[in-house]
Order: sequence, then structure tokens, then C-alpha cells
Amino acid sequence: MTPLHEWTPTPEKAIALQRELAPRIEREDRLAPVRHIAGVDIGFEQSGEITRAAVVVLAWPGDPRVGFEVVEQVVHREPTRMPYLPGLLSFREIPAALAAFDQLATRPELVMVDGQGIAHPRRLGVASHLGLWLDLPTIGVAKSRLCGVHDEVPEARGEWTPLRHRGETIGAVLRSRVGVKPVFVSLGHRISLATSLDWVVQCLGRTKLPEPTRLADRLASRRGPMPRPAD
DNA sequence: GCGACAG
DNA sequence: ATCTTGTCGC
Repeated sequence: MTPLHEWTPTPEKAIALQRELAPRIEREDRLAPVRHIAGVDIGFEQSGEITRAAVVVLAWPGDPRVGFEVVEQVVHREPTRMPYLPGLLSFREIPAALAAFDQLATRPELVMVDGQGIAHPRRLGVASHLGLWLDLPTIGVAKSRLCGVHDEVPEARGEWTPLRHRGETIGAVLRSRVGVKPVFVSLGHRISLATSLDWVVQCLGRTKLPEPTRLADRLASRRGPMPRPAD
């Protein structure tokens, strides 16, 4: 059987594996009714020797007055296996992410990942790779661009413009918050771009990042909870 | 050949 | 990603 993932392949093997896996990505909706949404992010400690994977599971729908309910959260630490190489991020982050998912009691119906989905040179960013491995619908929400070109993004919250690469629309550049740099949304697996955008916007608080990714980001980088503004 | 380059 | 002080604004 073809491995969906190798622990520490050479860059050449990693690229070959990406080319083999990319055609397996499903770009249309195949989701179960969503009751839980997971957010995933990876952080590093001190000199980068230790990798920290964080997964946060939120109940859907949530109470808009208090934000989404955190059903479960897991942090997994392990030695870092690979350096960061543009385009090969998933091989560095996925092993830790999978270990964190293994500790989860809940099986989410939708996963948001900090990073690109198919908005990748070979259409297999970390969100797509993880979606294949987990066989779950995933969405990539990145804070910056890996590849592709786009027009200026309208200033209004919720507005977006297509991200294109080699004549293909690979994602969307979304104004998640007024006056802040936009986020890069792309489908990861088993979901369309339109539906991905819909979920990201629905999970938006007053911050740049949607709640699932924002909370996972905080956990992964060991920043404590932010004080909530008084009512 | 010269830049660009998720986290 | 991480390191790292102050500063601006609600």
C-alpha cells in the first residue's frame, strides 16, 4: 500500500509523494453534519528542537455571546524531525499533528488547519495532506501566501478575491478583519472553496483568524488565554 | 540566472 | 516558526 506519509523523507522523495497524493484530493463537498470543528496548529519551543502540536475541538453551533464552547483540547510535544522547507511543511508538522489527533476522544466532522490547502505549488499543502491522512474534510487558513497571485482585497470584512496559480483558482484571499492583512483560505480535502469560505467566515470572531485556528495557535505557542472584554 | 518562499 | 520592548487603542 502507498504510504500517505513518511516520517522523514528526503526532499526529492517528499516531492514525489506529493505528486502522487495530490490527485486524491477531493475538491467537492463530502461532509457529515457538522457538530464539532477542530483547529490545528504547530508551534516550536526555544531553539526549535521541540515541536508542539495543538488540537482544539469546538462545539457547533456555539453560543455567539460567549464564543464557541471548547469541547476538548490536546497538546503533543515531540522532538522536531525536519527543518522548514517551503513547500514541504507538511512533512515537518504532520507527525506531531497526528499524534495529537490520536489523543482525541472526539472525532470532528470538519478540521481547520493553520497553513495552505491546495494553494500549494503541487496542490498538496499541509491542510490537504492532513485531510487525506485523517480522511476528514479540511480547510487551510494561512496567514500569508505561499504561491499564486491576486488583486487587491476589498476593505470590507468578509470580502475576498480569488488566488490564482498557473491559470487555476487555488484559493481565496479573505478580509477577515477590517484594517488587517487578509488570510489565505483554500480547500484542504472533501470540501469546496465556496463552502470553505462559508465556514471560515462563520467561525470568525472579532479577530483575524477564525476561532478554531486562533485557539489552536494560542495553545501551540503556549500563550495563555486572552482576557475577554467585560460585558 | 534571479528572486520568492505556508510555518 | 521563534526572539523580543515598547507603543497605540478600546
